[in-house]
Amino acid sequence: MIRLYDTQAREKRDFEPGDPERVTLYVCGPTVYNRAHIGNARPAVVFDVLAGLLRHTYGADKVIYARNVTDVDDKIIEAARAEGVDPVVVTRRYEDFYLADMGALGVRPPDLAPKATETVDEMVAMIARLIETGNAYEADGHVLFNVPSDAGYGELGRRDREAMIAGARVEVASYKKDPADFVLWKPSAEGVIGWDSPWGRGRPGWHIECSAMIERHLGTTIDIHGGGLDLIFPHHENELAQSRCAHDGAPLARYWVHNGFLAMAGGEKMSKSLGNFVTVGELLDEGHRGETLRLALLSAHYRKPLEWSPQLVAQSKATLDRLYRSLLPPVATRGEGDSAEVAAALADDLNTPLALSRLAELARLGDVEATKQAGALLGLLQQDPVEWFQGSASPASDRVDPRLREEPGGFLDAAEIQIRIDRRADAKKARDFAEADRIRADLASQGILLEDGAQGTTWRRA
RNA sequence: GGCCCGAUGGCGGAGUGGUUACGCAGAGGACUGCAAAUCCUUGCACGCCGGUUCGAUUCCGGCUCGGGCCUCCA
Repeated sequence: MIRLYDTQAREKRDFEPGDPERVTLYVCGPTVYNRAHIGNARPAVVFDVLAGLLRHTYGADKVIYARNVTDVDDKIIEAARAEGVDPVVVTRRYEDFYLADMGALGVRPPDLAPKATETVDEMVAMIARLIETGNAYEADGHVLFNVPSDAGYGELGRRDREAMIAGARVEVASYKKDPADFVLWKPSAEGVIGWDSPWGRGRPGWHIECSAMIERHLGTTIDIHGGGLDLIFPHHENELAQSRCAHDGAPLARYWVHNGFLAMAGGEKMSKSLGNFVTVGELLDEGHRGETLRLALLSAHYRKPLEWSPQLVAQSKATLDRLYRSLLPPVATRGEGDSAEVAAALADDLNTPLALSRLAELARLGDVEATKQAGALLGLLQQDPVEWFQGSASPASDRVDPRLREEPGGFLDAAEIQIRIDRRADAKKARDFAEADRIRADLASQGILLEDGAQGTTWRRA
């Protein structure tokens, strides 16, 4: 039995899908106008683990995981104008980057990756329905959702209307009937991306996109809706209201799951607007493996804040070294473990720190099979251990400028390393330890660490 | 101002009404030409003040500090 903390209920609940033969998960994906920072990667990794757990529990072919791509948005329009290119140039580029970055973190592509621009017909239809049912109105070229017509509005974010109005920090547009009303459709000026609609040429508001994509691809009521904490209000609150009103009161999701934030050193939230972020691409280019970053992201419980730091990355690398070493022959088997313990930890509201603790225990026991199985549940330990220790940097290394590798102190190839090891072995045999140590130190300075074992000397990259 | 969340050892981070996390780093030992790796051993903890209780890090209240949302944001 999987248990999940449901934001709406404010407590952990037993997870019961509407149909165990068709378990549906929807997560708000990226708005593709720039590179993803490591904070953006947290939900991608967290929900990748959740999707994996669902597949493990209900069967790989019983789960449908959709993560949308928001490819029409004012930020995109701005970015495209700044570059003097069509928006699609911007969105395609950053969607590719996003998939590559997430792929490097071991995030499997979702089953569905719907695009907003391919779902405009459904959005228009949904908006028309909302107007018909009296939940939305046209004003000044815009279509607005009429918040007072939805009695349940505010339930997800736990805030009442008075508070919302009192706390409003933005001037209310004059054409709104109610200050809380939000845009479903807005007009597009000449030369700005837009679609024809009953309300003139325009483009959808942000919130309606997800509602329409969910309706089209997953249905009226999905099992789990996920995203970052900051989306609870207003994005998810608004999605919920629109869909509920468009679907005769049917709830949008049975469970709402939200991940906590990544903070930069100092504790402040990592965000694009504050400018205090580090991108996944930058971290990979620094030589960190995607798997290291993934482990770092999973080291804290998904709902807790996580402070990103070089120490966290270093710790994660050291932990992975240790785990991978347990898979490297010769394996000293001390006992048998059971990867089900790890699955059980994940089933308890995705308790990845506990799962990691149990994974470490399996590695300590030297149960290679159980360790690998448990690692698979977390999306870790799936590469060849020799490759982990001797492989060349990250899976994204093909994006690193190849000239860097020609630099002194860059990458020695395995054959060259072996020549040095043989030379050192000769020196050792001649009891010329000074020479042997010199060779070892020289390799170390190039990031190659030697280990003398019973079967001879092995090497690994630092 | 309103609403919400968090506070655990040097660091990361679970969990629990009374014994244990676990990982990283550190210390000692074994092993090694010396290292590294590995193995063994090991120290260090539950923000503050009250309350409930035989007993609280764990439950309740207050406080302090930190963070988030209320505006685009994972």
